[in-house]
Amino acid sequence: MFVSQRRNNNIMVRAPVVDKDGVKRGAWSLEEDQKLRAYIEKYGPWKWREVPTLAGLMRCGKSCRLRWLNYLRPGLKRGNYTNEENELICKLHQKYGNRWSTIAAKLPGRTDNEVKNHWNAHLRKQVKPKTESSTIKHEGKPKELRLSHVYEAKTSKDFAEYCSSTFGIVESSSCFSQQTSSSDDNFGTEINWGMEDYNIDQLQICGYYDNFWTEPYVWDHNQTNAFSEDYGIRMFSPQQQYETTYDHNYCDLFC
DNA sequence: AACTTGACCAACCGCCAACAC
DNA sequence: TGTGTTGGCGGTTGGTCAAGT
Repeated sequence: MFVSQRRNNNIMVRAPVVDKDGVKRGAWSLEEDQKLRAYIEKYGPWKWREVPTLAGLMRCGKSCRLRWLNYLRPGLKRGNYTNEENELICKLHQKYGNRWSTIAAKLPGRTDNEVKNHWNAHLRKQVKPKTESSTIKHEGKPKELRLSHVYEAKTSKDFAEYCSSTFGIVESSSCFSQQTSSSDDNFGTEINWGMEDYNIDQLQICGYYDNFWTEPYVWDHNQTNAFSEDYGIRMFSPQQQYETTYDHNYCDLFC
């Protein structure tokens, strides 16, 4: 499914330079790596601000930290992602968006930077963005709504599949499928979804539902809003009719 | 052979939350 | 409570290589 190999082991980095403050930037030399590694192994990865001075490096602390975390730290894998890793990254990206540190935490030996680079270089182009389906039609409410999806599902499975094909939520969307079995009956009613751009950086999804479920969502103190942490999607009860916040990291699922 | 273009990835930049004082 | 510092994070940049022209 995925083709992902390091083309070579050549170093492609910025040329070392020393800025006006005497701080070195750019590619790390072998000697610098050895100094940093020796220091960390002896004293541990703490007080990054002091590390350059104590380790005898002309680097800023931030640069040392980055070098250690992304390159020198023991246990790191380099390149050659397995199909399992690729599929896991895609799956996690669907779930978490560009939260690379969260994704990398579930991939032993991989750093957030490496996962991010790998996604941008290899995987992003392999995951086709979903487009709006022909079932979209405009709705009267909420009035700000630009688009609204109207769909009648018989079961949660139907609904999950609909969401997968329409919104690109492939993982059968725990937002919907984790409901209690008894709540499946609710899917006989109409579910409306809308999408709206509030500004360039923020996409919002609007949803309302005339027989709103109670689990597994966390209700607010008025029991009018329900929150799904998995997707950063907040859904509102029919009394409030619409409005939901949306993690902007998921924009690329929808745009 | 020379040049251009795109892919790749290490490293940097800027923002922000947590923490210390 | 306000301010400064630090570490963490995600986005972006810049340099090199390989392939194409």
